[in-house]
Amino acid sequence: MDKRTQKTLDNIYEAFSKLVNTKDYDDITIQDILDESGVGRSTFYTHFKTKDELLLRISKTIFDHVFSHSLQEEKSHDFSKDNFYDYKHLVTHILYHIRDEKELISGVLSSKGNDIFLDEFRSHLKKFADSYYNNYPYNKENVMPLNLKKSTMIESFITIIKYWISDGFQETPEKLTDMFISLL
Amino acid sequence: MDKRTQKTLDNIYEAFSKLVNTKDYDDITIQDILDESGVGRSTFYTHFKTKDELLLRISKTIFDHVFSHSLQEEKSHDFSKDNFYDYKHLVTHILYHIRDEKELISGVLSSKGNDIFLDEFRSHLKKFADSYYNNYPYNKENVMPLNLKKSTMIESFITIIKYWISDGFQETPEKLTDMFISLL
DNA sequence: ACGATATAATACAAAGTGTTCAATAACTTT
DNA sequence: AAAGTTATTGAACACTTTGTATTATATCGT
Repeated sequence: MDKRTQKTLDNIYEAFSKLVNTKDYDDITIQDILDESGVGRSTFYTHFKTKDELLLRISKTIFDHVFSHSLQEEKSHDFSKDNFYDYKHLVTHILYHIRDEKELISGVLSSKGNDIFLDEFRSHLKKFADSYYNNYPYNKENVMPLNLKKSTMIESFITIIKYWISDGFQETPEKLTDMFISLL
Repeated sequence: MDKRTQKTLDNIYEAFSKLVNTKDYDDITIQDILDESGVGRSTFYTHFKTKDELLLRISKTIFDHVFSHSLQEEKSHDFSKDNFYDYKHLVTHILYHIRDEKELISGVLSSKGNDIFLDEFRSHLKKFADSYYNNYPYNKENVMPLNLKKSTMIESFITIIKYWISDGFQETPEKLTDMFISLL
């Protein structure tokens, strides 16, 4: 990639990260991003069609990192033979990655109008939910449909992350994992 | 209230309800609402400062209705003496009210940019969470903080409602209640 | 050093926002 | 039913933001 392009994108990402910690995503204008980043208007539009596209690209970048290790494990392991411990380990690993990106993630998750970010988060978490509930065969007599079980699992994880943020990341990833596991 | 004002507000609410079933809340402009409702621009601004204020007022109206019965029960009953059955009954009652308002609620909840609506929903649900966990004394050895327990309960309820919406309200309120109770 | 490419700066049309004001219509009260 | 009050309309306006286009300049890769 051209050094100039790389620099431009870095400036935009950094400006967005700063801005999202000072105001809601909804209230951030493209003009704000241009002013904060020092990037020209026409340059911004050569890279992104809309502000939403910017958030989507940032979200993908973040979660590709956060879930990178888990993707490797998914390929190298066969979950159907593994035990509960592997899931604990994976969750903890993800939490460490989330903490690495805490400035951006806490900014976006504390902000209104973050559906794009959350949907990207959910789509990554869905892989786990699928793996978990498909490998631990579902009791037919349970009142909850499988899809709802998975959704509840995903939303609970997100709820725990939001708690972590509101707590200022005081708890350890291991402790968070225990909380999450206790819900399953 | 002046009949003209009542008519204006009705027209605006109805227009909003239609619009939110055709596009995301974010994408609805005040101009759209004016066109759809036939209300003049200056009239709209005498009643609402912003589009967000409109959504907030609509949200409060809806949830005051949905939770109206539960508020009466809260006053007439002392939950600390009541048993589990009362909670089941209350949840079912709320679900019936939600189904009454399904057009607006499913429109908003399927839409992006609905944080205002969801926050109003959460604040009503929080009363239940408080009542439930305060009356069934919390086990000190549990790994989850009380606040997180309550948040998880609230988000799970919302997740179930969203499932209900995606399902086209096919399940009965009683069945939904059973699902919710099974999570507690 | 040279050609290719990314950026900056500026201008511009289009759409939406929020305010103001005078004329008109509808309501409430007596 | 008439008079006085209040709400709505419609138009005009300044302002902000968005998205596009164009030209000149600066930086990159080879």
